Amino acid sequence: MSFNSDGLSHYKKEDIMVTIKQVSALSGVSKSTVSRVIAHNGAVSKKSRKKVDAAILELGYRPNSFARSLKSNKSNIVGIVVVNMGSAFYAEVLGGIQKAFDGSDKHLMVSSGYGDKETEFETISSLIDRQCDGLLLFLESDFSRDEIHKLCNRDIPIVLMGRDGIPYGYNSVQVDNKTGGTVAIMSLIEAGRRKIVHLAGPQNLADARDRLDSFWQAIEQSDINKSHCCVIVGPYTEAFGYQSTKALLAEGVDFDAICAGDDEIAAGVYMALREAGKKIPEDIAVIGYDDNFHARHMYPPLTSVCQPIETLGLQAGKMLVTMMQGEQSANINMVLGATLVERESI
Amino acid sequence: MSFNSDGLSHYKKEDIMVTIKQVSALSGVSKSTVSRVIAHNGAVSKKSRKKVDAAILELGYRPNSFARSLKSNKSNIVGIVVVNMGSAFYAEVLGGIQKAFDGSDKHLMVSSGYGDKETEFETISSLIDRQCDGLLLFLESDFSRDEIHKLCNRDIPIVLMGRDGIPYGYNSVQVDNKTGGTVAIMSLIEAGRRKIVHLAGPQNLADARDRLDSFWQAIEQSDINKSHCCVIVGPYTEAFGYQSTKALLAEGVDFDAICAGDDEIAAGVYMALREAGKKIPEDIAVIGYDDNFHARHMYPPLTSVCQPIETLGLQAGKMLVTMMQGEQSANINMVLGATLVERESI
DNA sequence: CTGAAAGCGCTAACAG
DNA sequence: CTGTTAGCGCTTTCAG
Repeated sequence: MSFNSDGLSHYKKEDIMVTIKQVSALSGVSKSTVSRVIAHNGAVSKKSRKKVDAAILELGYRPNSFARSLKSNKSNIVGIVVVNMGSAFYAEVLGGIQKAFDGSDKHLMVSSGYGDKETEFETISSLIDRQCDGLLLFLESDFSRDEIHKLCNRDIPIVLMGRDGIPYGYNSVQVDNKTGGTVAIMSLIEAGRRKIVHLAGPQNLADARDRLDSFWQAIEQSDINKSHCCVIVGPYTEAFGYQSTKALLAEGVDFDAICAGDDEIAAGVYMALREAGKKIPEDIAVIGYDDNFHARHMYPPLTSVCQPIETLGLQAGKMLVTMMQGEQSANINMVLGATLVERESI
Repeated sequence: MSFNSDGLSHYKKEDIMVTIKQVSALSGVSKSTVSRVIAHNGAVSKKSRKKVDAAILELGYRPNSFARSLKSNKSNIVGIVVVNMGSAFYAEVLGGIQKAFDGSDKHLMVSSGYGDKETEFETISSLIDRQCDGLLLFLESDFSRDEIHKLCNRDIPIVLMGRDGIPYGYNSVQVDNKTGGTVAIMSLIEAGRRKIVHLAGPQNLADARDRLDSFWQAIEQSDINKSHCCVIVGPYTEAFGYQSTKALLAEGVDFDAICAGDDEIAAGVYMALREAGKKIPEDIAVIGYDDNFHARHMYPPLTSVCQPIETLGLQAGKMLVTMMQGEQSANINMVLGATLVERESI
């Protein structure tokens, strides 16, 4: 062991990695006995145990997880892929997931797939390479069962999470987008609005497509004149909400309600409406989607559709725990309902 | 290999784990040569390489990361501990961190310490057990240098992140809380407010303490009569903001500005003020902290102090990358300034 | 350029 | 109850 100039001990790997062998030597028993002690299995005499414990303490021994995993083929790692762990939405998902694993000895290895199929593919493979004991996937791309299966050449438990209604043939937890979308439009219709604009999210995203579907479906099942309604497609951003609303106003389009693809879009709508001197909901009713934190703090508070995001993560996590524990029973597809949170924008 | 009833192949571990040995057998070269091919080191004849590549492809071979790590003592895992990855704040931190590692072969192992010293300790240890190549820590507790050092019996690069001003003696990236707090109060004072209430965050948190310090300091350096100002301490929640403001109003306390500990508290303040018919900022000026997404969507838009959260994560990540690459040069303590985002609540 | 052999740290029969 | 032994899958000398 060498010491550097400031007197702090400066370790090199070889110096410090204390192994079972050293514990064995110091305690005067065999490696096997040490192993039995640390694994709490097999029978060990009190005397031996005591000696081993003392040696472990003295040396500060901690078992090497790689060696263990190499033998056992178990990593105690749960691999997680979300679209982007840096966003508030997926943070909530992760919050739910971690609740499911709190107190367990599993570690969470989290990656972002960025909604890019290649990246998602790459990420999943390397997670599998790491011998994850289970996988929790919130992907944007529509992976087919075969594709995932090909990736996954081991028999790893997988739970898919998602906002879309696609049954992957895997165990999954989803939030019900279709119904959520319907509920949103219906609340507008019930409030007597008849000229509704839908500011839809990007159509490469399944959830945005679903909501658009429900939009037209609800319109058709109502007494509304379809030609009085229209759809504009754009990104899930405040800017899109702002600009499209401004454009609508400038073009003199006649409408009495806006159904925003999400709360960010709705925030932009508010801005444009306020600038134009339009009153919410008197002149124009607005509804959002997601029930983000800011929805209730907008003025007037925004009516929105609440998705049980954290619950989604929690349930998916629990499902995976069950699968990892024992036999993978039935193929479960859990669907969580979205709920309307009525505030003052309608 | 057995097949189950639905015709899908049902793998067992033994069936599927393809090892270097099998590649060696199929390609007709030794394990060593295969190893050289996959590691791209050592000299291999074109012919051998070709055979090996073909075999790898055919078998779908992927090297076992544990066996590799066991040999190399390198995990390619970066361990991360934040207070709570389920919250929007830390999601942003993580977003920054992942940017720093995008495109590298490092994996991120993320855990939450929940601001609980024991949990944090536990989490860090198990991350170290996993032979992480580096550690990124955003802790709430005041770990001493010695404590972390004791934990870390290997010479692992560590970067500390934080909102407080404590120099840990480790490399770190922090946001400047003191100045941020001062900027907040100053803007109130400059706007002519003289009877200011500070709704401070929980005092077991260093950042809340720092901001409280700056509050009194700024007051003292101004011409304000200290006795016209007061402080209420509570959690970083909307409820706290709401209730304390209501209480203030009910008790008939005379004040013309509220400096909220964060934007959540400010949101509660808004509600109470609106209910009481008070106008913002005419009657009462309000300032928040964090510049959360909802700040600009409140009515009127909330003036707040913006912390470069994502940058914090990014810089910390970059710093760690540097440390992991080569010699750990100087001890760097990076401080990121907070900025005032002026809107209409003052 | 290639193969044989040793060993990373740990676990799990198998004899004692 | 305990020690010996044989690997887990990979890398890396060291001879050839």
